[in-house]
Amino acid sequence: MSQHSTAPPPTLADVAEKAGVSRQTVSNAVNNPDLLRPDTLARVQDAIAALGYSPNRAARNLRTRVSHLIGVRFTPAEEGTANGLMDRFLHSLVASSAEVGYHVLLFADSDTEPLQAYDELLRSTAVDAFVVTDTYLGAPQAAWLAQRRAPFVAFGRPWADPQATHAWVDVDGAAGAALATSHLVERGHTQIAWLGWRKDSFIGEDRRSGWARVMGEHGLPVAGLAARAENTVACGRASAERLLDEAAPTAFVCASDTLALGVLQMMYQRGLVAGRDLAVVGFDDSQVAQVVPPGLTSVRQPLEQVAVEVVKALQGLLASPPVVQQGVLLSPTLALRGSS
Amino acid sequence: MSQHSTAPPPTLADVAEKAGVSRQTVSNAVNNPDLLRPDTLARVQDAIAALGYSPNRAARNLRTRVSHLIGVRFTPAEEGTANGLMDRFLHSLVASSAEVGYHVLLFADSDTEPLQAYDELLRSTAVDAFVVTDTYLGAPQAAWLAQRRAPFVAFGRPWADPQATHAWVDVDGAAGAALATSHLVERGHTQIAWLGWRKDSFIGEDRRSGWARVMGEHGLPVAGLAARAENTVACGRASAERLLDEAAPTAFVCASDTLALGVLQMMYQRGLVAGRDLAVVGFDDSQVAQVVPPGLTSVRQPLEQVAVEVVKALQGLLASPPVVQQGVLLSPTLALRGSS
DNA sequence: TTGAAAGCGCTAACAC
DNA sequence: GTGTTAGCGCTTTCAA
Repeated sequence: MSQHSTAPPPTLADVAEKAGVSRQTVSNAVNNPDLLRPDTLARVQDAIAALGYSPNRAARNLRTRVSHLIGVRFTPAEEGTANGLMDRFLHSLVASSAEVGYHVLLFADSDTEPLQAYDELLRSTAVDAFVVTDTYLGAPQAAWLAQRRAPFVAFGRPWADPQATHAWVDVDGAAGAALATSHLVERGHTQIAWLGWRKDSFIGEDRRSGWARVMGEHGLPVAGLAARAENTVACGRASAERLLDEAAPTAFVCASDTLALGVLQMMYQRGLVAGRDLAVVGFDDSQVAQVVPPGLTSVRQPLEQVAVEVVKALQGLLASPPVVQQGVLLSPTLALRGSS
Repeated sequence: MSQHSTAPPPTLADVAEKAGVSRQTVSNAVNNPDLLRPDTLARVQDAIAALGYSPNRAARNLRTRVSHLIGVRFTPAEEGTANGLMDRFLHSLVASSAEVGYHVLLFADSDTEPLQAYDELLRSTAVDAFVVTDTYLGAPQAAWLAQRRAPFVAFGRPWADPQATHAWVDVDGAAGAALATSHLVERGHTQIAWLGWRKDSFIGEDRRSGWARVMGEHGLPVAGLAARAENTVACGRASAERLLDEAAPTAFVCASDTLALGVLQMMYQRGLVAGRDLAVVGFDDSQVAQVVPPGLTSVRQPLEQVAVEVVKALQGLLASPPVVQQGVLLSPTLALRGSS
């Protein structure tokens, strides 16, 4: 009960003494309970409970060469955008990995050399594996880690290198955009614009293809109805203005909630009302989509599932022998709100 | 260059052999470079660089009884609200703590016993300290950790127990609300409503006091101009409707961006325009505030500063002898946007 | 089924 | 300034 301020936590030896067994037996009680006779096991477990014993992580890590930590480079949501994926994903990841005895170690990358933080963590055996969340074009992490044969799972496909053999989990962006477009077609729209990202964004082009496919399937026009913009509200607004003036669409499908908010801002300026004068669908189901009046219909990524699959892949990677589970592609859903 | 898949990382002994010195000398080169002769130091550093040596964390932790990890219980932003503080704070914390050689370990609490995760981490010496972010009424973490004499710093004052002696960092909510109210007064408003939280929320009452004070200083009425609601958009909207109908304010100061969005939704329904028909100010400068048309003026917490102060306090706590830096109260700013 | 011995990689304490 | 010794708490042999 009354614990002194700096009393060191009990060790295996303390438990062993209290239970009247050897240290090894206590270790077995913790890691291989089946090996013990029931009565011995019970006695040891009582001692563990009485002392409040928990195995020292550092010692265990040193011995087993396993840290039970997975490293994640934490990139915060950009200010002024509607992007809040990381927050949701991280929570799911923390929860999923806790179930298999893992904790998440967060790190920032050094400004100078972006890969240095990964390297450092790896060489000091501080983490067992990484979860990589930036797989956009030009992000070097995945290739670099693969080359080092460091265990990692990517959230996002290896767009730039389809030959890559590492494990990844991703959400089908084309299917998401198709979902959004189909929804608008069902609502009776025929002039449906696409507001997407720059052409060199693989993710953006993937999502765009979903829009184009559904439009084609319904024999609807796409010429002049697509625009590309930087992923900022201001750029989204500018592009939306141009699209509206030049092609007079009645609905917008956007590659992100941020761009969709550009559309809403444009509409606000022109006195148009979302859901009445124009339909708008975003992508990512951010908090913004959920609360902005009158609610922004948005494609929702199943991040909880993503996290579960990531952890599953991680377990394979860390098993012996390692099992590289290749890509897993999950399907998004559509969160319907007032804007459509 | 070419590294075998499972080649174990180099150890102190490898470096020592390569540099032709003892292991202890390598250790000193890393931890107390001043003790070495310059030429020896250079030779050892060359060997370290050549081998790509990084001290094994587990071994170091075991020996020094320090993990260089700080534990944070990760609570994601609630869906359907505008709350995104955690994300921003966490990033700042990761960055600040990296500068002093610390990483952040994230954990979820077990559904059954909320304190169990803390206890486990503590007893296994997995973390050196905690950063606690829930200090609202009834949150038991701080008191529990204090009783265990576990090192921790709270983001948030010990509202329920002003006698508490632990280190904390907080943002002056009353000052924030005062800032918002003053701004509206300057804009010529005299009927300024307060939309806040339930009376048993210390934080809510603190913020409310800032509004009441400024109103009083200007001889403006407060009777009938204050409402309390749950922190949801729907409750905010309902309360805003009632306030508007009964007291006809021309401006709203809200205890959160979530409530402010309730006001915006109410206005949307009634065809009112923020910044023209009514002024609205939120609290927390969330992404939502930044992108919702026409921009929501909001009180911004200096989370980067908070993180810096938290880390400073943490360093004091972990120094020998420990130094408990008591409370630090920081001032928020006002992010001006179209809604006011 | 249980116990004894060895050692993971590192650093604190002391000797040289 | 540099080297030697010991041991942090644990788990993996191997023997009893």
